Amino acid sequence: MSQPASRSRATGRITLADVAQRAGVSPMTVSRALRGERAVDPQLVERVKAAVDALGYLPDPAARALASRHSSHVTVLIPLLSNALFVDLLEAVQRTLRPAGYQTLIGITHYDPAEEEQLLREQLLHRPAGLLVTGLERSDATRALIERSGVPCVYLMEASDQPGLHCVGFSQQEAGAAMTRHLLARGRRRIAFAAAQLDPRTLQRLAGWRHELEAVGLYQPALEWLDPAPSSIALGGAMFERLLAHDPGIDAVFFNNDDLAQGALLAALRLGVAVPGRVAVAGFNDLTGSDQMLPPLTTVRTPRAEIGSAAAQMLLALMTGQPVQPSSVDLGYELLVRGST
Amino acid sequence: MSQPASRSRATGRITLADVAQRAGVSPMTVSRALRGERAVDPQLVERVKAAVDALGYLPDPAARALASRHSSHVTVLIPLLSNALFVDLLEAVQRTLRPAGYQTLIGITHYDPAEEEQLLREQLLHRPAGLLVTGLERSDATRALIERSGVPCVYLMEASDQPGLHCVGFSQQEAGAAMTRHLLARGRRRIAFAAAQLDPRTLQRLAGWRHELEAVGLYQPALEWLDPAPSSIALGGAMFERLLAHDPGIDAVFFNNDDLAQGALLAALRLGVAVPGRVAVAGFNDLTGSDQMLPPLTTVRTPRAEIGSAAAQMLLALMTGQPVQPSSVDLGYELLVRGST
DNA sequence: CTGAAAGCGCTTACAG
DNA sequence: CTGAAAGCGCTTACAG
Repeated sequence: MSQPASRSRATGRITLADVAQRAGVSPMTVSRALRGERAVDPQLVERVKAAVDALGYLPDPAARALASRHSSHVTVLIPLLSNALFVDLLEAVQRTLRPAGYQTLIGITHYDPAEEEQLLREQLLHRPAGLLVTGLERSDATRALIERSGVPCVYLMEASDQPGLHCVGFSQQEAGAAMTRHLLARGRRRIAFAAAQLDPRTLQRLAGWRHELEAVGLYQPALEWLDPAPSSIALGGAMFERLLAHDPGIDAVFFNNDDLAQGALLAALRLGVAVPGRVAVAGFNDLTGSDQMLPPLTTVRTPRAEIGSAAAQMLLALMTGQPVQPSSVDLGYELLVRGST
Repeated sequence: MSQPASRSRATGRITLADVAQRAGVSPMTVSRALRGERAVDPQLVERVKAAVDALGYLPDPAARALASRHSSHVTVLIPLLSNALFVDLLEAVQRTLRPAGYQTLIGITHYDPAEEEQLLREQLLHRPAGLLVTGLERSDATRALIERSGVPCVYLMEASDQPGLHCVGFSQQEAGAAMTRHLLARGRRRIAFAAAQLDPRTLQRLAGWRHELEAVGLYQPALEWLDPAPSSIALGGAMFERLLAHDPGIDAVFFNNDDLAQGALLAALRLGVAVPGRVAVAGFNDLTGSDQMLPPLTTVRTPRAEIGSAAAQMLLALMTGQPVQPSSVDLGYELLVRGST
């Protein structure tokens, strides 16, 4: 009645050996036929495939990882999921990596270097086949961890000419400068920069804005409105109200992210502040809904989906040992001038 | 000069055996001391820990998975990341699971049963320690896959009294009915239901709405505005405009998701339609920004973060073989009456 | 409470 | 082009 107690750990799983037996070849031949490695007699490949289908064989990733020293996981480290920017990026990454047989593991750093380091340590244990990380700024320990691991890595969102570094992004500073030039061209003279989160890329955009204002002698420290709190629609509204109350002469506000700008536009409606009549409002990222606002929001379209695909493709090449032409790819940005400026 | 060619695959990695040697115990004792399994002499545990620290030993998840027959991965299957609902859910899940030593693997189904099945097949190969899946509706094949896998599974977002099923959520139909009752109580007589995506939970809310309207004799098929396209702010605006043009008698619209309702509110401003004067607008989920709209949006707060934590905790219990008290947990919802109704 | 043996299911590194 | 041997780094299942 009861099963005979077996000393071995029979798992019932169909293994390479089962396939080999059925196909009448050695396990090694099955292994090679399945991975398309080396030349295997086409006839044997056929027999192996038939056996695989007949038995419903599925390779065991853990055994594979243990024997080959790397998994089929790609770890993606992003700051947040609550900014749609990163959701778009991720979708594109997964769409590229999954068909190639790689699983995407998402680590959320919350913009915290210590958390990034901790996540990376954990992930490296799993021997990822590749790494995708956001931005170029991180702790020395994290940097060293990545280098010593030897795991191929592509950096997202920024461009860099640092040799040996693979990255896909665009110049955040340039984009910040471009929007500022647009506001200046529209005749704005007192242009505030309002930002939350204050992550590295925000500060790069800030630098771009400052550079342009300084160039025309319009920069003033009091025009910087920086709040380390997380970015949100509500915060944007509050900042807008505060900033106009404090400095009624402001005739344009460049918000560092569209959610802030959307909140400002809603607050303007509530407060009866004419946009762009009295004050122009600009955003960044072209998030969903920005084109629906009243007035529609002028912003910068950032190519996050394109960054995701391009970075994933670059990583794919790196992981398979193919040459990667330009190690840094600048995908640019697009100024979207709508009604709010 | 050159390294002697080794026949073995020396990887340089520090292993259990290294720790054992240093601590002067057997590898088994190290293994047990590290996992806290069985009783190990406290003194030995100390020595093992010291050796681990001295050597910087880190266990290999692949070897562990191969030997123990399950990984430390938990697979979470969700429809989308572009609805903030699921982002909140995920954050809560990760916050609970990571400290317990589990990695979260995210699979995006795009509301497609075939894609869910495919994702699950792939994931099951990796022998997840647990499964978290969205909703109760899926293909028979997927259902069978989950059952046969023997992997502990908790279902998210819906409540159910189906025995043996572990789920954490709330009654979507009840929530849909509650909002409808609110609109009726406000004196609305011609209440449209506008939805996109048309996933199972949307249809449950639709059923709740219909049930309430039928109960008071106000149901009409023409009040159902169903669009299978993805939900978005822009779509909400378009639906609102279309629906009022088609049926000017409508005095309330219950949108199935806040993004649609936000779009409607923006469209109302654009078109000069008084809300709630001429038409009341209600949403669902209380997404970010809804409280900032003009007027602020009446909606239903759904406890997705709470669902995420509770489900993760339930799964943790299931994975460690602890008893799980109620197998289904209903976390309810909250009607948030704001200015738009 | 501790350990020696065997095995998890693959791939590497040789040899032929 | 194919295969026998060894090993990846752990844990299971026994035995003591």
